[in-house]
Amino acid sequence: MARIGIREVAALAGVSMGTVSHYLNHPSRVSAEKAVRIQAAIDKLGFVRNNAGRQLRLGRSTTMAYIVPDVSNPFFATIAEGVEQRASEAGLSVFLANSGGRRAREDSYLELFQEHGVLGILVASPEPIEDRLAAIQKKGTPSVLVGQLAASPGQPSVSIDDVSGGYLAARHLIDIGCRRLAFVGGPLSVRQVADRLQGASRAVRETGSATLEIIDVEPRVISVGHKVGAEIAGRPEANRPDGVFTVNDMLGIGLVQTLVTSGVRVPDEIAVIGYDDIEYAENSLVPLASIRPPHQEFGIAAVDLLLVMVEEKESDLHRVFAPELVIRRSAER
Amino acid sequence: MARIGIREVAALAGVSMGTVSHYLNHPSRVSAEKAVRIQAAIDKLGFVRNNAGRQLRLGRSTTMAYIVPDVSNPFFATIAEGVEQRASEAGLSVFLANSGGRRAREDSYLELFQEHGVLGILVASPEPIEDRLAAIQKKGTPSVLVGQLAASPGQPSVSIDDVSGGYLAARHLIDIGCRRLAFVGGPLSVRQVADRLQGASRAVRETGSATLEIIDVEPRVISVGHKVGAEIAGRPEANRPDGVFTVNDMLGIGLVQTLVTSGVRVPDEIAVIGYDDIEYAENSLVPLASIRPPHQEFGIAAVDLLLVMVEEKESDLHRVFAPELVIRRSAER
DNA sequence: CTGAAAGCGCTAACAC
DNA sequence: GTGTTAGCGCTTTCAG
Repeated sequence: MARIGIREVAALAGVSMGTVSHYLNHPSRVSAEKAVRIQAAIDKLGFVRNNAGRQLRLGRSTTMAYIVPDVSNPFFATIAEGVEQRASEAGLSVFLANSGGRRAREDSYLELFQEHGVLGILVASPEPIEDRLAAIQKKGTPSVLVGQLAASPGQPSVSIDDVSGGYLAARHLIDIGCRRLAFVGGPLSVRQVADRLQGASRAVRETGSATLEIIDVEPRVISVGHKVGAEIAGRPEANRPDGVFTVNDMLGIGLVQTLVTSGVRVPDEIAVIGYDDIEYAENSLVPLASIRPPHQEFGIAAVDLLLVMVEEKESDLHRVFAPELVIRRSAER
Repeated sequence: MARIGIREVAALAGVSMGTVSHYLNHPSRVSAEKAVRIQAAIDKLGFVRNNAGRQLRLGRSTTMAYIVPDVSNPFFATIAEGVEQRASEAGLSVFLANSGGRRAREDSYLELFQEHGVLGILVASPEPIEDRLAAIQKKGTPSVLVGQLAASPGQPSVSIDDVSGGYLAARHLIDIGCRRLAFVGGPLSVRQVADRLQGASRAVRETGSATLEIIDVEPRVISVGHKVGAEIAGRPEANRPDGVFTVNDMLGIGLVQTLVTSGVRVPDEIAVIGYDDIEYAENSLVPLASIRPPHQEFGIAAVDLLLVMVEEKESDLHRVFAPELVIRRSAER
């Protein structure tokens, strides 16, 4: 099949290439009669505008990229919703890329998107990445770091105040009467984990009469929650915590399952609260209380920040969101 | 910042544009000495190759697209793994797009990717889409339908044999001694649901002595599983099924949770088997037996089919995969 | 309102 | 091994 271009359309419609282009980009400037003829030719020939030519000529693109470590993680997926919504409002398209958390793949996508001349890149990464983003920035492609507060000057970011999230969780446990708290999750070398613990710790300190036990486990998955649950259920009652804050919902879900099936009453004997408010939290055996980050707004803010950068060339904005406490049966008394 | 092009690099390295291009595309044909000078210039200037120019000149792209209804669905996400792996082996990049199952978004991505001149498009969609793919095909962009067997001639697809999956599930329940089976899930207008039921039905028919009750519910989420569980647990024992096949794992997880907390023993009184083998199945209260589609190979096959189409222009290949039975405690006796 | 023509950045064919 | 050059398809002045 011969590739159909604007030239062929023009020929069939009996107008010049310029007029076809006008019709495509400024329809109002073309007479109704020719517009009809042009559209007919487009349909007849199955013309599709060639973006390479267009972009080459224009020198800019209306596409942005969002690189995530794991698309199937509901956390990133829900942010993506916000990103796409806001982008589409701004007349932009979003290319998603899945880095699998692997640095090499991350780099290759970063390179790819630069070559494609995207307007900008949103990046969520478990890897240290700010150096690379700075380099890319210098070459003309702006980026926004998603999910962690950027440290380098000139690097915008949207993030969540995990200290405050940890505080909220522990504070709530204390408010409903818990005094022997436990924090489940690790490793503390992960910033988010450390921050959540720090917040929880502050709430405990404020209270004075409460204690905080740290159960440092990883990875943060359901099956580890099961193990921790079995361990706690196996203790003499006096040694058990009466309120547990798990650093994410997976751990919380596993923990609650094992506690309940071991005959420990949740929340009466042990109250549990998770973090992230994933879909399964709401639907677990005992609906799991959790800390909810504002996913959608998060994505929206990321796009907005990117647009600001594009307009103003330089910027160093950070948006830090406050998470929200979601009370459910696992932490109600 | 003045845009850096191949021209600037050439000037700084003291060679011609052609040599720089050669260095970029056929490094072996450039003398070592100049190669060094060119690379130095590239680094110094922060040169990034402009894909628009390249693609315009070459007339082809090394990018493909994968459009899914919901990236966060582990089913599609795992397929994406396979897609990316195979694509990268073939020297291709993958752009992911999230249609949200909305037809308008689907169309706009379809259009976008055509304009970008991608090599081809992989599409998973809950919507009828073959007509649109045929139109796109005619305009020069091949596609592979992912997740359902294509009906139109000339439209390749990769799909799962859901009839056989349903058969496997019911057959297993019968094999471990169940005789009063129930199928949970709907609506039957969804092809996958209907196929799974059909397979289950065949297994029951083959047996003669078994019965199959249909509990037609939707949506297929955990909370609906809870409801069904409560309903079943509330029946007089004689009226309860002794083996349940849920059309997906979410329903199965919810069902098992409620049965167990209502005092019904799983699998002794009621065995349960789900479908899809999502991560949570393995880690639910009672590990859930399930039917596992071969996600990874699925993605690999999709890319391979696309590559065949690109080479041979026309094709009408279909790959239908057999799912696999994963036995876990919820269906062991 | 329409047409003619220049040129975006790059690659490959060709000449040296 | 290296340089020169002709477009790839499109948009946008600029003239008419």
